[in-house]
Amino acid sequence: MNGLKEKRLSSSLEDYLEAISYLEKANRVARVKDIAKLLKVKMPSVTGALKILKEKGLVDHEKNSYICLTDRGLRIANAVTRKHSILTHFLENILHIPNLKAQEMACQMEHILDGDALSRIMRLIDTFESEVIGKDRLSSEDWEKIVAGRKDEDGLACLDDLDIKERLHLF
Amino acid sequence: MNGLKEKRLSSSLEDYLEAISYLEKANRVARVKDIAKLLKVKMPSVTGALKILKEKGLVDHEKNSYICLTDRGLRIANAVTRKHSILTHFLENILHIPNLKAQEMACQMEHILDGDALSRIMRLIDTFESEVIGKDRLSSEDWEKIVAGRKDEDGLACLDDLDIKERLHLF
DNA sequence: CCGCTAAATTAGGAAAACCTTATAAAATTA
DNA sequence: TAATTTTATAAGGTTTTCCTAATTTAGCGG
Repeated sequence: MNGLKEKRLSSSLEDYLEAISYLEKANRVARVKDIAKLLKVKMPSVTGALKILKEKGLVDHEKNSYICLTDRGLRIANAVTRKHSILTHFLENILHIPNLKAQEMACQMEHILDGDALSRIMRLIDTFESEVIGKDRLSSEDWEKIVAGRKDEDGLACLDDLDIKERLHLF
Repeated sequence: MNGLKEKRLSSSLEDYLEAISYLEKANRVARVKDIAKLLKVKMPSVTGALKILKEKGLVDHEKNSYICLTDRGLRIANAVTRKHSILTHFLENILHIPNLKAQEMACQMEHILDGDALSRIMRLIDTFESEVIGKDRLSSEDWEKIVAGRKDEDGLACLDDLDIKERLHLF
């Protein structure tokens, strides 16, 4: 009845846990104001979220005092952070998407992909890095050009989007 | 003032466009009831969404009549469908995530990643497929085992999650 | 042509996740 | 210690997206 054994946490609640965990590590303590600034939300929104997280047994929070993650809260926060890191690495260092956009996308994707999917992405990163780039096959620079979709000297697209339909059996 | 030049469509409105486009192709026409069944919502939700999409100039819809995408609506629907297809291919055929889960994840990710990111993923797929699997480097079967994280004969994890922290400079 | 069924709509409302405004409590400083 | 500033909470409102229940419309069989 109390939200203790709710299955899935909403994206925004996961974000709050992640932010608290980050602030605890960075600042020693997490305060409402800092969480609000980090998540670009107003303080009353933080207060509301903390109430729910407390009901679910994920944070300890006495009124007007510092905010602590419980063990369960920390475990969830770490899982989300792990996802975030792997996704950021994938988007920035493999797909070469610029940092800001990569961060935004990672922030959202981390709530969608489960632990297994992230492990798989990590193994893809590993394999791709060891088998494709930085070896004799393809230099980092070549890969960066390819993934960015730069045209070759003739102005012809190397691998363009125009032929997705056939390649992926679309429509 | 009228929603005509709103920048970003919400996820759910994109889903409605995608569903209408799909039904037009599959059934010749899209009806409220079928959209509702496809998206697993009730009919009044569809009616409400159609009103908004009509205001935005993305569908044509006379009361109690068939639903048509406008040119702009179709263009958006096609873009979303393209994202969906590429993501599904990536999740299923590269990461080897089982179909159902892959579909679910693709449905959500398609609203997060922009066209550029998807093009980059497509180029990654191409490069990975041509440089890594199906060539002399790694057989499809080997890759499938690796990405699934199966342990080797000694019971040792090949590429485990335990060392993410160092590898991605976490925490 | 008339009533019946299926499809669509309207009306009203609930939950999530924010917001603004205003108040209360704590900490700092004069 | 009193006054001021900072921090947190409470109360009430907005938006999005869905719901249920009730009503209206359209097409069909007798």
